[in-house]
Amino acid sequence: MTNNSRLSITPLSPFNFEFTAASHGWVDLSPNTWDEGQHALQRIERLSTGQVVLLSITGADSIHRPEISVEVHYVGRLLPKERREITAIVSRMFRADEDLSEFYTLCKKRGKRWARLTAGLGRLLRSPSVFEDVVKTICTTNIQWGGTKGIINRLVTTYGEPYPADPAWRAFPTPQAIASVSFKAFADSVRAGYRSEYIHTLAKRVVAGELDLEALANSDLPTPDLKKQLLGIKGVGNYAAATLLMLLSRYDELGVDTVFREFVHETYFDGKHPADKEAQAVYEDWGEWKYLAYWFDIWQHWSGK
DNA sequence: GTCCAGGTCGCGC
DNA sequence: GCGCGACATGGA
Repeated sequence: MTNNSRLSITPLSPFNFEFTAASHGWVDLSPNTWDEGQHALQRIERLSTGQVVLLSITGADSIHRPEISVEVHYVGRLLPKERREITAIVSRMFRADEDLSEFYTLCKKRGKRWARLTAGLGRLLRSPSVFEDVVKTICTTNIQWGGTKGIINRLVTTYGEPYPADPAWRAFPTPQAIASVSFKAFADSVRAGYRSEYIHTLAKRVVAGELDLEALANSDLPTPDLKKQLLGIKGVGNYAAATLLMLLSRYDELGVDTVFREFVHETYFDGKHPADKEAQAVYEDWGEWKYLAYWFDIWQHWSGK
């Protein structure tokens, strides 16, 4: 028997809920799911009190008053501080407070296809915690997307806390849950290849207090210093660091990987393969907004929009 | 069976 | 600072 409670969040305008939900692959990674019928992003969340809830998140994109609605399903009661925590979680996931007006100004200057982004596109979905974003990012390196989904599924199924009303559904595992099992047991169950060690070590460092990942979310360090900290995480190299910087709202670094190289080569260099430096120069004009410019450049290319 | 994936590490120079 | 092989796992 579950109880329901509804929360409402007013994001900065302009805002586009469905586009943000589907802005990159994170919506497909457990415990996130997309309900096509309800147009809702759903996920199980373990709150810091230990309460495990089901969130069903929907949005209305009125230009004048956009709104994110969160239907919370839970067993027992929901404390006021738990409601506040959920509000903070969903705000972070959808970047409700992120001001992209500078980026939009640049888009308008470019005109044509870029101007379309100013209708609230540009927010890229992220996880409630930096820990979850780091683990997921590590699991996107040197692997195909299907492999990433498999690893994250096994991680959630094996170590996530069950939702009491339906124990088959689980939250993303806490660092504690991962750190408390032996490396061998962890590696055998998650089957993440050599990444298992990176994830297990990361969880142990977080639990030991050696690494305060969540502090990075509010850090005012310059991007190069923040990047250095990210590179200090085993399994995070240049590409993963740039992806994580994006997830920390720093867009001045491009994530150079095979997809980036291939896209820039095909789109901007006729025939010849540019060096990475030359390829990155394509987005130099975008300054602090390079990552978003690249991301929506390739998005428009893929989607034909 | 073989190759390699939205790379990264650790080494040697 | 740069080049290079090794790296687990599973899908193509």
